[in-house]
Amino acid sequence: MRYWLMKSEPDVYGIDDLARDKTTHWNGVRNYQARNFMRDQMQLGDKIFFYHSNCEEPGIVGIAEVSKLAYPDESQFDKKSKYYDDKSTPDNPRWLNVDIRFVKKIEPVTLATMRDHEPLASMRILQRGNRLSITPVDPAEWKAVLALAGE
DNA sequence: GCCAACGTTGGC
DNA sequence: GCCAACGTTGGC
Repeated sequence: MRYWLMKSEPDVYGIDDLARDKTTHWNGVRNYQARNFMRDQMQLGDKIFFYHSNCEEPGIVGIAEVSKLAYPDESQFDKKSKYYDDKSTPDNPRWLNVDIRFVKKIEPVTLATMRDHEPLASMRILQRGNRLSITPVDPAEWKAVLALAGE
């Protein structure tokens, strides 16, 4: 089992939306590296840090898990969607998504807190210029963040 | 709203 | 295949 961090803008889809929906399609990923993580590495039950980005207080606010393996992202075929991709066909879909299931909210661990915490110095999310919306988290980092959240 | 960092596109 | 131009991300 692996650990991941997935970013979402709370104004678009936040942890409270997931808490309400219980499960959601993680669609709209249009970056090959992030897609490949879903396609090649994500397993059922993998644990996910749900991260709020582009907001007042960026940080990890909850936990989810992979509840369905990668499959074609329907929004790439929807001409009305902002995620529509005219180079993608149902026979040869370019973009995939997984489903994730809500596990719990946690006491937020803010980006500032993580930056101040030496054991997390190597986290992908903290690296300069990191923009990937899905990044692997190693087990030591996972435990360290949970400890900061009082879990 | 600014802007650094990065990914993608497309002309050559 | 190079690389300039452009668009996007996301912290501040």
